[in-house]
Amino acid sequence: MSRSPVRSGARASDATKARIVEAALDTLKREGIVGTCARAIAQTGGFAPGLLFYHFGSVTDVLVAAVEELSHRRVERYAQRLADVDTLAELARVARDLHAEDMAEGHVTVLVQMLAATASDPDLAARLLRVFEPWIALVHRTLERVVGDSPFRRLLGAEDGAYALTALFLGLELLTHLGGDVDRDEQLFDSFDRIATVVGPLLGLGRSVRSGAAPDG
Amino acid sequence: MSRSPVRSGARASDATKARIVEAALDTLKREGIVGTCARAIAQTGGFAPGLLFYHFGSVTDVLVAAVEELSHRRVERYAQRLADVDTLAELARVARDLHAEDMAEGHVTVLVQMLAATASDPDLAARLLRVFEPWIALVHRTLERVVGDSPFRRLLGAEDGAYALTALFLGLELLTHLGGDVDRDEQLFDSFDRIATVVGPLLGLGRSVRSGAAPDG
Amino acid sequence: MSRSPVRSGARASDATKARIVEAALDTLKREGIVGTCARAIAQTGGFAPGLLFYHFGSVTDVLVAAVEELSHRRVERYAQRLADVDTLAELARVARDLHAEDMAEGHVTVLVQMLAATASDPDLAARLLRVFEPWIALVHRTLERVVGDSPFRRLLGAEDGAYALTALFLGLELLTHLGGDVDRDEQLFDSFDRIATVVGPLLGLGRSVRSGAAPDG
Amino acid sequence: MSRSPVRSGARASDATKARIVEAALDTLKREGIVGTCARAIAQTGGFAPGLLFYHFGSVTDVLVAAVEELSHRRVERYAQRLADVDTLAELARVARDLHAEDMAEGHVTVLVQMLAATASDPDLAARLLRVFEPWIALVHRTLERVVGDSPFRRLLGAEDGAYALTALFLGLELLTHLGGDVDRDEQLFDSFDRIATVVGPLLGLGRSVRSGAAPDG
DNA sequence: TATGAATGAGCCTTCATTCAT
DNA sequence: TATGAATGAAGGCTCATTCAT
Repeated sequence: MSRSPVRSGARASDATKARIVEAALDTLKREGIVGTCARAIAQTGGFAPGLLFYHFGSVTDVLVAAVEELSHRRVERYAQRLADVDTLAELARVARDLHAEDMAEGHVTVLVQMLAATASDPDLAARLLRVFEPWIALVHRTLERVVGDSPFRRLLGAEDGAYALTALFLGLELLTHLGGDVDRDEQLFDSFDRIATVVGPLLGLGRSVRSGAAPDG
Repeated sequence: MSRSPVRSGARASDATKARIVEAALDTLKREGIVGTCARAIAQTGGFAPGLLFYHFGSVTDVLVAAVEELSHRRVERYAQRLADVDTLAELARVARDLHAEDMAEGHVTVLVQMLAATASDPDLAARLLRVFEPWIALVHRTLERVVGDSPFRRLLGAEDGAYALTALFLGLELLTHLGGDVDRDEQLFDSFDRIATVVGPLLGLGRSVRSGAAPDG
Repeated sequence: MSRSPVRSGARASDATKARIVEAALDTLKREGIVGTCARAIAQTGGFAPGLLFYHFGSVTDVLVAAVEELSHRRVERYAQRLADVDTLAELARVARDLHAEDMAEGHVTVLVQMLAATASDPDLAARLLRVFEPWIALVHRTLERVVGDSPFRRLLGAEDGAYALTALFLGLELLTHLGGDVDRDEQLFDSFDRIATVVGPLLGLGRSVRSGAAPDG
Repeated sequence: MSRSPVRSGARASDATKARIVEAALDTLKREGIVGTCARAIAQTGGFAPGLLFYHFGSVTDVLVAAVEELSHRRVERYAQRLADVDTLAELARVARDLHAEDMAEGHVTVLVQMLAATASDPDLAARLLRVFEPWIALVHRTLERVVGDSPFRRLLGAEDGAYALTALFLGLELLTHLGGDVDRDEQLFDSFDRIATVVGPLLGLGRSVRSGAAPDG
C-alpha cells in the first residue's frame, strides 16, 4: 500500500520529486486543472507516468505538493518584499509588483486551478487551507502594520483586508484568462496607486501614524 | 441524417433543453467542473446521457448554454436591484445582497468553475467572454452613475471599478469553499458598508453630487 | 455511480449480459482467476471492455454473476439427476456422471478458481456463500434421503457427508490440472462404485431400508 | 554482467533466500495468489523488491521455491507422524491432527492457492507436480500399509485412496475460507474417526491383519 | 549483496460520443 | 424526441522487471 518513498525523507529521490513537482506546476499553468492528468504531467517532465505514483502515490498528492512548493517560494518572496511596507502607498506599489510577477510566472493560475478543484473534493480543500495558512498570515501581518492603530481600522480590519486582497488577486486571474486584456491589470493597479496615495494620508495610515513621533511625510 | 435540433428554433424541444441546462447548472454547483460529465448531468436531471448530445452536441455546449442562461437571469436581477443605486453606500448594500444571493444559490460557483475550465480550452474563453459582456456592461454603467463626475473618478475609473468588483466576487467564491467560514463574507461586506458610508460622502460621490449639483435623473 | 443497467431488469440488455457472463465463464475456465481480467473477458466475448462495466459495474460483479448463472444451471441438473437417488450405489453412479460432466465442461474449474480468489477478498467469500447455499442444500437433502434413518447416520451425518463430498469434488479439480491424468478420476469413481455396492447394503443404507422396512415410496 | 546467484550454491546468500521464501509463504497465506506480488512479498519480508529478483529471477520462481520449502517441511512432519500408522483408526486420528496443523498454519492455503495459479500457467503445473511427488508417494505408502493385503484393497486401491484423501484436504481448505465455520472440519474428522473405528475392523484392515498373521509390531 | 529509482505494459474504470431503435 | 446499448480513448494506478549504485 504505502511504498517507502512516498513519505520518506530520502535524499537521492529529492531531485526527482522536485522534477515531478516542477512538471506538475508547468502542466497546471499550461493546461489547467481539467487538463492536468498523470500522463500530461509525465509528458511535461519527460518521465514515465509510473514514476509519479512511485514518488507521490497519487495525482492529488503531487498537486498538493506542487502547491506547497509554490506557496513556500512565494511566501518567501512576499515576506521579502512586504518587510518594509508600512504605508498604503507602498503596499499598493509592492502589491502591483508581486501581482505582476505572479501573473507573469503563472503562480496565481496554479492557485486558482487548485482552488477550483476543491469544489469536487472537500478533502483537497482542507489540505490546501493548511498550505495557504502561512501565506494568509503574512498578508494579514502586513496589513496590520499598514493599518496600524489608525482610525481606518474601524472601517476595514486587517483580517478583512487581507481576505479581500487575496480574493481580488485570485479573481483577477480568472478574468485575465477570459479577455486576454493584459493591460487591464496594469491599469487597475495604477488606480490603486492613486487611491492609496490620496486616501492613505487622508485617513492617517501607515508611516505617518507610526512615525507620528518623527513626522517625515 | 438530417436531424439537427442542435441549432433549430423548434419550440417543442425548448422545455427539454431547459431541463438539461438546469441539470447542468445543478451539477456544476454540486460537483464543480472536474466532476461534471455527461453522465453526471444526465443523472442529476433524470434523463439519458444521449439526450444531452442530441440537443446540444457536446458537453461543452451544454455548459456554455447553462452559463448563458444563468447570466441572463442574473443580469436581469442585477439590473433590477442596481437601477436605483446612485450612492456608494447604496452600492455597498446592494452588492452585499446580490453577493449573498449568488452565494446562497451557487451562481458564482458556476461562473468560477467555468472560468477555471477556460484554462484548458481557449475556445471556451472566447465564448464565455461574449456571455459575460452584458453583465460587465451593467456593472460598469452602474459604477459610472455612482462615481459620476466626482473627483473620485480620477482615482478609480468606472471600468476599473467594475473589473475589480467582479474579480472580488469571483475570488471570494474561491476562498469560501476553502475555509467554509461563511460568516467571513458577511463581515467583509459590513466593512464595505462602513467604508462606503464614510468614504463616499468624503469624496463627494453618488447622489449627493448628481442630485445635489446637477439634478439630471 | 450506479448506472441504470447495472441493476435493471431490462429485457433488451439481457442477451448482452448473458453474452458477457458466458465470456466470463469461458475465460475463467481457460485462464483461471489469475488470467481473468476485463480485457481477457472482453476479448473472449468479442466486445469492448467498457461494455462489461456498463452492464455489471465491475469485474468482480461479472464473475459473481457468472458463478450465479453456473450455479443455477448445475443445481437444476443436479436436482434432476439426484431426484431418484435413494441408494449409496445409485449415489455413487450419479455422482460419477455429474462429476464427469462438471469436469468435461469446466464447471468445477470455475468454482475452484473463484473460491481461490476468496482468499484475497473476504467480501467475495460472503457473496459466493450465498450463491452456493441452494446447491449445498440440495446435496444435503439427497444424502439425508440416502442415509435415511439407517444406523450409518451415526457414523457420518448427512451434513458432514455433503460437506466432504463437495470438498472432494473441488479438490479433485485442483489435482486434475496438476497431473493431467484424466483417467485417475474415472478410476477413483470406480472405487466408489465398488465401495458403495459393498458397504451400502452392509450398513443397511438407502432403498433397502426405506422400501424394505416400511414401503411408503 | 556475470552475477548469477539465481542458480549458485553460495552459502552466504542462503539466509536471504530463506527470508524471501518465508515472506512469500506468509504473503500467500495472507493474501492468496491474486494478492501476492513482488511488492507485497517484499513488504512482508521487509526488504526491497529488487532483492527477490536478484535471488530468484522472477516472482513465479520464488513461489515455486516457497512451495518446495513447505513441501519439504511437511513431508518430514507427515513421515514422522505416519510412520507408526497401521490402522484405519490410527490413520483417521493422525490425519485429523495433521489437517489441524495444516489449517492452523495455513499450509494448505499455500498449496491450494498455488494449484489455482496453475490454471493460467501450465509450466507451473509441471513444476508443482515434481514438488508434490514425494508427498503423494508418502501418503501412498502409508495407505498401502494400512490397507495392506486386506480384501478392502479390492474396493479402494491405495493410490486412489491417497488421491482422494489429498483432494479432500485441498477441498476442505477451499470451503473453509468460504463459510468461516471452523468447527465443521472438527466435526467431519470426528465422523471419520467413528467410521474408521467401525468400518476398519469390519473389513479386516490394518494391524489386525498384519500383526495377526505375523506379529512384528 | 542489497537498495531504491525507473520504466513500460497492463489493469480497472470512466468518459464523450455515436447509433439503432 | 428520447433511450439505452455500444465503443474507443483516456485516466488513475499497480505490476514485474531492470539497472545504477
